[in-house]
Amino acid sequence: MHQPEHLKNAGLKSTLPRLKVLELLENAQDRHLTAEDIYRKLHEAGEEIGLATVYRALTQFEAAGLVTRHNFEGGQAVFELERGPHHDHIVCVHCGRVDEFYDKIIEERQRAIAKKLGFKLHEHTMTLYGECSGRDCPGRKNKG
Amino acid sequence: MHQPEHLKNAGLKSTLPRLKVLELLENAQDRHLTAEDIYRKLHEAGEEIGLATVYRALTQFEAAGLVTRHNFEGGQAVFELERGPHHDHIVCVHCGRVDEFYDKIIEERQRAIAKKLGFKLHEHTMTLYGECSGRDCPGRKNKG
DNA sequence: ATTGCAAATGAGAACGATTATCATTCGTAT
DNA sequence: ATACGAATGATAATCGTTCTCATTTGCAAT
Repeated sequence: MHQPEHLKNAGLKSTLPRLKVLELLENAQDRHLTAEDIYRKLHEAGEEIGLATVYRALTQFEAAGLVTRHNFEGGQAVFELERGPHHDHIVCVHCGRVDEFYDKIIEERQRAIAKKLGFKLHEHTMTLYGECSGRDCPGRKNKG
Repeated sequence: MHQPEHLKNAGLKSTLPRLKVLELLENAQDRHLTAEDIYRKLHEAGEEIGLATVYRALTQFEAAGLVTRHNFEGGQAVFELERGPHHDHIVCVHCGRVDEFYDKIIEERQRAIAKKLGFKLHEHTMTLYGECSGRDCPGRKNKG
């Protein structure tokens, strides 16, 4: 149980709702969750927590660098626990499955482009959209 | 004046509001406009048009491939007339200025990554965020 | 352990962007 | 010129998210 220190180190008071959200992010199979996903899962687990509190916690975690917010297509932001090095995403347009990748060459090119255009690069978003080949993806042509 | 054919070719009925929106997209200095930008500019020009109609027109233009919708940070989607080859964007976090770029190497890498991960690539979004060096950018350190 | 106070919480109102509803008007094929 | 279905505009509704404010909590100092 080392989560309270995570929050303390991030300059956040260690409260029960925040610990619950953090714990869920750490243990959920799906690494990419909306605020409502988190709210729903916690309620299913019998935890009392308000939706506004979930949003507040996520916003603070983001500011503290514990969590990253992604604005994929489709309205709702998804949140992901920051576990290690930067990566980008590829999303299936049929089933919503999210894979992650990192490409050193692209990162280098991005830095070079920003420099050439006179920008001091802060960050970037890159998301690829396509059809995945998952066996249970509804977009899969049933050809075996 | 060739806009009516543009609409016809896209399978859309040629109506006055749609022509106004299309004309504005073609002639505005800023290539990246929100729906409200368009609504406001048309009203300033004395045109009667409803905000809902602007949204409808833009959504149809997008479906027809005439326009691209970008979900940059900050809530409002921005729309851009499709004028030619694909490109990506770099946005100033201070003044909101948008520059465009295209990088063949990145595009190749994206295709290779999607293939390796078993995705049939449809499209992608890539947006860099940073500080621009514009003389009138409020983020500019006044060092000269 | 108890107290006190600022910070955090929860319920619901408020908000901004976008979409849906529906009576009226327009575009166009006849 | 006519008629019909599609498009429009005003406004209500919706959705995701943030704000408000009365109550509760974490925690530092006793």
